[in-house]
Amino acid sequence: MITRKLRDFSLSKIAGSGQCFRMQEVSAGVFRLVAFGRVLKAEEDGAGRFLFSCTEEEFRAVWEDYFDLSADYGALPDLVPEEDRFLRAALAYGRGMRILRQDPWEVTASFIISQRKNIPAIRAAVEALCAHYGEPVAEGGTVYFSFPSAEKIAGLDCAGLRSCSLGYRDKYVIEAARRVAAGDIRWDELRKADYETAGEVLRSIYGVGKKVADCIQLFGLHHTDAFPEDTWIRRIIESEYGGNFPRERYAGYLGIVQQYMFFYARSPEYRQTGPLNRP
DNA sequence: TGCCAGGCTTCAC
DNA sequence: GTGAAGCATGGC
Repeated sequence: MITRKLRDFSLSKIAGSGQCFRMQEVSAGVFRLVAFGRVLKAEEDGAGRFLFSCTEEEFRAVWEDYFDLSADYGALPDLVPEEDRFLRAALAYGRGMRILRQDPWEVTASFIISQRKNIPAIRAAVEALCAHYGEPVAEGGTVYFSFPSAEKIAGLDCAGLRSCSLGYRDKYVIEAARRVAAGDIRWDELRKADYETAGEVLRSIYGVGKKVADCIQLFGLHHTDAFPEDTWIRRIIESEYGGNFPRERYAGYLGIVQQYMFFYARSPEYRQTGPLNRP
């Protein structure tokens, strides 16, 4: 167990932001996540200090990067003009939310599964997939399961995934796994590639369109100019920006801004107040 | 019970 | 190139 004092870091907002599906609140203020074949428990002590169930060495090697701790999120609000009341409110509401640097294969499979599902259903499907085909990871007397490797999924057929509630997406996940396992999709190269090039490769995967490709770029490759447009974002752009969001203003941070928009749009607070930019 | 969900592929036109 | 239909399943 280690302790860290962190700024602009909120476990509950990260867990609830819809970018990852295996981080959950297991008891009041205590969060557990499984990533990279490891289990991490984390909690805040109420004074801006956080407890993590790992060694200093593991935290530096794995979780500092995962939580994107080297980035400064505090300056984001300075980019937003005063008249954009929606985005200012969104950044204030989501303060502490960060863009995770997740395993790109896990992001790919998870967001293929996400299409036309709500977040609780996505979580359930992803957990079922892990329980069936992940590797056991023992932690504190409990066994958890890693996210299954692409190689493992590549060897399955649709019948093998039937109990995971993937629906018609089962064939997409298998096909994506086969492309990855075959070395046809190379994450190290995509990470270095520019947004357009990486997007083209990702959209060549059966079952990956513009939106899922943008999610992979943002959450798996940390290409922060990717701007996933789902039903929520489209609705917000329509209601708050008259159908025209000023993307150019946020070059380099578009995806981060998008994630705050998404998080705030879904919040009970916003749903109560309604549109802020247009009367 | 009916509608909707972090969309995509396929097939007309 | 554009637009509509069809898609499996679960949450609310």
